[in-house]
Amino acid sequence: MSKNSISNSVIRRLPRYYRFLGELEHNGYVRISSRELSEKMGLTASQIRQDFNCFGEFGQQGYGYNVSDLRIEIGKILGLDKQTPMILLGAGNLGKAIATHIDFHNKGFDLIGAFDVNPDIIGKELGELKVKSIDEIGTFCAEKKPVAAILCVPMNSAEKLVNTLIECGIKAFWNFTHYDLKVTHKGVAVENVHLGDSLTTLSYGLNNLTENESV
Amino acid sequence: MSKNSISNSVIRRLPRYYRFLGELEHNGYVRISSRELSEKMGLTASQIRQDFNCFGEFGQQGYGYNVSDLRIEIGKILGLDKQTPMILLGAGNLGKAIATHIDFHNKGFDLIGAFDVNPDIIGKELGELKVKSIDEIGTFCAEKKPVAAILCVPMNSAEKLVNTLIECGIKAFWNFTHYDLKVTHKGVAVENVHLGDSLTTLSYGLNNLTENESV
DNA sequence: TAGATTGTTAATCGATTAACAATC
DNA sequence: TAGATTGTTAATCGATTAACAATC
Repeated sequence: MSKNSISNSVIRRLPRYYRFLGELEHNGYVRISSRELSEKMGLTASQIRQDFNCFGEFGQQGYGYNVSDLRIEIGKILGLDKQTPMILLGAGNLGKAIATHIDFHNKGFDLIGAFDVNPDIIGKELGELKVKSIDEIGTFCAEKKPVAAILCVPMNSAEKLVNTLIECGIKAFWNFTHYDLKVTHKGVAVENVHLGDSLTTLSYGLNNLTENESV
Repeated sequence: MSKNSISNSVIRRLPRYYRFLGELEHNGYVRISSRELSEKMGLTASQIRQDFNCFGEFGQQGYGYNVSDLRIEIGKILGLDKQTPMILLGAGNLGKAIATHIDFHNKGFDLIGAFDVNPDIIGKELGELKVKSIDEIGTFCAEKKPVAAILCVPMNSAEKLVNTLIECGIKAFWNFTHYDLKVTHKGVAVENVHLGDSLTTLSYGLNNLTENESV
């Protein structure tokens, strides 16, 4: 078991480490020191060493870190060494784009089904999948046992759907709805995306910028 | 001018406050205390009062906060009382979905143009817009003066494009590419979305969950 | 071996929470 | 007025940074 209670701040940095190490490996790096990595990523070397030491001793004094080994270790920590079956709920514009745009296999998931309520969408091709009616969700889950779900449905249908999915055995939600999915149900992982909040934050950044400049 | 140097932690909570206040108003709330809001949002009342007091005194002792007034004030802080002209770069699956899915007007922006390099996409309708060739970006910006840009292009074309756009007067980037857009250029606001990192974080959450349960 | 760089402890910094006087 | 709740200061907590002994 991994060391207990890793702080959220550390966890949020892990995917970025993984991404940078992948690029370094791609560019032929074999080893890297915490100082060099810190300069590339805009962090402190101290923070990087602290972060890694939450999970184990991956480096070697006087040498640094082996890029490939470290990347594999962080991948394991993130659970990227296996693929969890995942389904998409809501195959409209956004759902379709997510399904075709994301490289699921390299993020630890495998998209095995897509569902919608709209008869115009049901039956349409979505990559290698065919969109099913939401009515089939029960039998599908009983048979294929998906563990994760992407929510791209309207806000007002989200809450009820989540309860249904939890009953069907879903344990992880990637939530794109405006509904704030609380982690009330113990034993369920949630990642709220909230694209609207992200754009709103950009608005703040832009406005604060121009204010500062006009001073 | 707003009080100086608001911490990033506070800024990231503002869109969520704005969202919750909108829902409260929609549900007929006229006033709310920091305690009641804290319970609804899963924060402490202390934090809420501290956050608001970064920007001014919006409440009244013994009464609480007027929901509608507070929402308007936070909207102003976020720059949602005006609409900044924005363009989309890359009108593929993801770009198209973002453009049609987001309620730009309520997030402080106005989408006035969409661009792509793909001849199959150029000329296609995208909501009320027609996708233009990226070659037209210079003349378009000179004429329409967009200030913000959505990046939905492949990673390898992102860096060069950003430089072009900055020369064209773009001051805010909503970045969906895998390219880590650094805020090197002073006077430019950046919001990196990184959907891939988000899904990777969910993978961690899911795996840590199952580990804990099996103990 | 000498130089480099980690792993880890201690110091600092910042953010959250608690407390309470001010006041509606 | 009395009760409620803010605005704000002080206390606590957690995360980041600095320092350095261990060691490759």
